[in-house]
Amino acid sequence: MPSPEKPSAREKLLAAAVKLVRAQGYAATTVDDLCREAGVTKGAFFHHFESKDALAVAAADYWSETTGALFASAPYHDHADPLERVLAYIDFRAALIEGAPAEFSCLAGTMVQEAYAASDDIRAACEASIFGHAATLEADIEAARVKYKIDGDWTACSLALHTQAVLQGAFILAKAHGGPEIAREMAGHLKRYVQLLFRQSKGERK
Amino acid sequence: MPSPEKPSAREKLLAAAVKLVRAQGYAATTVDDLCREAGVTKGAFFHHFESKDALAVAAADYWSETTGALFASAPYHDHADPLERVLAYIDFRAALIEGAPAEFSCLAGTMVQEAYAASDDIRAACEASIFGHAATLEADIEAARVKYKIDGDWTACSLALHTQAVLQGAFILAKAHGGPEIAREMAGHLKRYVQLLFRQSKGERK
DNA sequence: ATGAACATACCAACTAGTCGGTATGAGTCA
DNA sequence: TGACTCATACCGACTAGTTGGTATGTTCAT
Repeated sequence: MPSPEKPSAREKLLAAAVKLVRAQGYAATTVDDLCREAGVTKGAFFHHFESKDALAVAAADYWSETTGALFASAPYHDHADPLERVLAYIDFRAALIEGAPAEFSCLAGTMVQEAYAASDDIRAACEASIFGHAATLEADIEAARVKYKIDGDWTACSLALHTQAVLQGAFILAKAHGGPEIAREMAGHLKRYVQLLFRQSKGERK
Repeated sequence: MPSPEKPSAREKLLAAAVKLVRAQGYAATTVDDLCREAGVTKGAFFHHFESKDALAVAAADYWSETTGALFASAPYHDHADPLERVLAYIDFRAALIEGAPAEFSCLAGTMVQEAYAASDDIRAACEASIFGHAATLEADIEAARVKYKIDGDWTACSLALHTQAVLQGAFILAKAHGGPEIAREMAGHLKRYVQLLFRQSKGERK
């Protein structure tokens, strides 16, 4: 049920959850915080969500949908060559890294670190978000691997996951350091790695 | 003032903090949890630490010291060649990734994500831990860069930080997925990246 | 009128932090 | 030696405020 005009309390709460959890973390964000940010009352909160944890699961799914739409319509798909698409994806990710960490970091990565031990539902929703996004890269990586006859001891799946690991780690360094510059540098290393992987014209072993 | 014989309440609390925060996160770990785990009372807690946040800062410093000692005495330093030392460091890190995420993940990386916005003291302590550890790699990376006359558009500092980003991101994926295998794969990509960086204009390494 | 979408008042449990008190040992001096 | 002081380390009942969650409405479109 997509929102036609004015956002429902449910959608406002999901948007508030994304904003506040990215900025403060999950445990530090209270139900009252979320209601205040969304401009709804506690009654509305518990009308739409069984518990705070249930909102977290819904927020992770909402995050998957909104970021999925963002990346699906992003221009990096336009390149004819699959390797170019992968490299353009990394450039696109690097370009998104701007401003405060709360504005460019990943909700799923932030939330799973706090909640993986306490709630398997939240863990699974975050896993689906991260791994699902990685899966959207896999076809291009595999196509490039075949096209350029690269034969390393790595798989498209594992490289796709590696891109996400580098970005998640970059977000942590950015939070620790207080700015986005370091995270962009890490994206630069990631791009260089992919370029180097595809520079070998013949199959090479470890 | 290092304790010679039996651990003081202060040290027991620091060890408890490392254990519980790695397993549950910072906000989800209560002062009572910490006291129970350490086997001390609340009076002892607030005798040694001004606040929960002050313990977090002390725990980050404690983490820097203990991990610093672990890595300082690790065998990867024994290699004569600087590049070998860097590659052996990555192998060493990969070998540490075993069991549950709480056993191999990084306290500083976990804590900074929750606390960077709320407490600049905690943020700075975690930054010092992560960036300080990265700095211990810089000399070897730079020595290898000079020895093998590598002239890419990257610095030893930035590559050292990249290793930490990959590992931090690997921990997140491991938490999301529920096991260490993925994290070890990410370490494999990191090693391959370093090998590829140093393969240009120089004979191959194993 | 009926059910979905809210609002308001409320609560029991929990939270970080406090505070008066005790235990112990080191130093001092007659 | 032993009485006296002092400081540090520790104890645990207590509190003021916060937390997620509930009970009981009201509003409004169908």
